[in-house]
Formats: sequence, C-alpha cells, structure tokens
Amino acid sequence: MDQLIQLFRALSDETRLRIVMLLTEGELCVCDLMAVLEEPQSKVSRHLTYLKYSGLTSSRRVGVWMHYSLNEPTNGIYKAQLNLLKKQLSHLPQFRKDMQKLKDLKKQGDCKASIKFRAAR
Amino acid sequence: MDQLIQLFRALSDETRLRIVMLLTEGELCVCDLMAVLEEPQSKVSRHLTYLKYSGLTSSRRVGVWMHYSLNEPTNGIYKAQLNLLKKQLSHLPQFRKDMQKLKDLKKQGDCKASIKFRAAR
DNA sequence: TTTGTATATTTGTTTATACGAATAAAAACA
DNA sequence: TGTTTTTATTCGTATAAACAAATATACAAA
Repeated sequence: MDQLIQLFRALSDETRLRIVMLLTEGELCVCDLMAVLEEPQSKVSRHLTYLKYSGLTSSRRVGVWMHYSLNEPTNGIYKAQLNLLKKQLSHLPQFRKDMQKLKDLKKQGDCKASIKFRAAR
Repeated sequence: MDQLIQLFRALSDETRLRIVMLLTEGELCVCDLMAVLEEPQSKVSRHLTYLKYSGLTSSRRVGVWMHYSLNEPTNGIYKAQLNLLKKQLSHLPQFRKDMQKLKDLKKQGDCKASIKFRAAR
C-alpha cells in the first residue's frame, strides 16, 4: 500500500513524469535529460534522486556519466501502470516534444548534449 | 498535463485512494465512508473536498446526506486509470476489507451506518 | 597532482499538504 | 422557533516538497 502511494507521489510532479516517460525509451544520462527538459542541473538531479528513492529507477556510473533507467516492474500494479503511461500518455504534446528532442540529440552521438547545452549559454 | 498531475496527486494519499476505490462501486454518503474508513468526520470531508476540487467526484444532496460519486471519465487517460485501479487494486487486502465492510453496512439499510458509529463511542 | 567536467548535496526559503479540535452551516423535525 | 443531525470549514500547527544558488564529490585527463 505504501509502495502504491509512493508510486503515485512519484508520478505527481511534471518534471518527474517527463523523466519517467523519457526513460521508457531506455537508459539516459543526466546531461541528456537536462538538455531535453531544459531544466537546471540541480533540479534534474534532485528529481532523479527522488525517483530512485521511490524505487522506480536505478543508476549506474559510466565513466563521468550517471545513467538512469526504469526498474523492471516487480509487481503487476507497477507493470500495469507503466503500460498505461506508455500507451495513454505518449501522444500528449509535451511528451511528444520531449521524445523528438531526445531523438535529435541522440543523432549527434553520446552525451554531446552537454556540449550543445554549454554553448547555448 | 496539469489535469494529469492533479489526478496523480489525488491518488497519492491513502485515505483518498480508499475513497476512490469505494466509489467505484457507486455513490456513497459521507457517513458510510466514515464508518468504513473509521476516520474522523473532518478528515473524510476534507479529502472529499479535495477529490471534488480535483475534478474526480461530484456530490448531490439527498436530504441531510451528501452523496458522492465518481465522475464519468472525460478523457481516455482518466478512463484507463480508473480501469487500472479497479482491475489491479481491488484485490489488495486493505481495499478488500473496505469493500466487505461496505457490503455489511449496506445490508443494514440506508445510512444506518451513522447510528452504529455513534453507538460505538 | 592539478584541472575540468558531470553529478550530487546542502542551505535557506517558500509553498503545499495533512492533521485534530472547534466552530459553522444546511436541512429535518419537534 | 429551537434543536438535532449531517456535513463543511476554519484555526493553529506540523511535515513534506519545491526551488535556485552555492558548494561538494567523483572520475578523467593532462
């Protein structure tokens, strides 16, 4: 029950929901997320910590980069909820934009995102 | 998007989630909800107000009683989410207990719940 | 070992939620 | 009208979440 409540809490913030949607496509590093979300580093990092604490994600270090990914569902509820998000939410404008921006970034290669982001300032 | 966030916020409190699950069975008055949840009146009422504000429920007055019910889904997301709750959550112990208690109450007739509740103090 | 890059955490502040206890409002009925 | 019953709201307080800005940490490369 507590897990269930925690799941809904995790999903009830726009930044976190956008992160979760992006992660349904696969593992991502923090700098990619920063670039797509156009949110400051501390904000992205804080919400990633929240998601990890909530049990939704895991992280692994790859050199300088931290890669985050969604955990495999451990129960039917979480699994069903993730499916619902993918099926019902992915067509919403905000998420479509995010996905597209991610795709464009990925074309430029690994974590070039950070360079582009820096250049923009 | 804001609606979606608001939906998850509404579901991310145990009392509200229990109320929503009970309302999937149909309209209920506040005194029935108090009796099933075994929570004080002000707490139940406050969360019902929250749910109404979030757009999940409506209320109608029937004499002295206020009856609350879930709104018909206005969009696919809300509809899918409600289906998920019904299918995936109704077997969880807490919700099963609540449903059973509600059924027992209903056997005793309309809003006798309040009488039983008073007698218990 | 120094420097730079990526990420995490701390700090201080603001806003949102949650609670019980008390009070108020609306309808029903004496 | 006054009283009771049901429900809503207010009050004061406590905790959780959110943010930007600044600082700290971890690894890489020079």
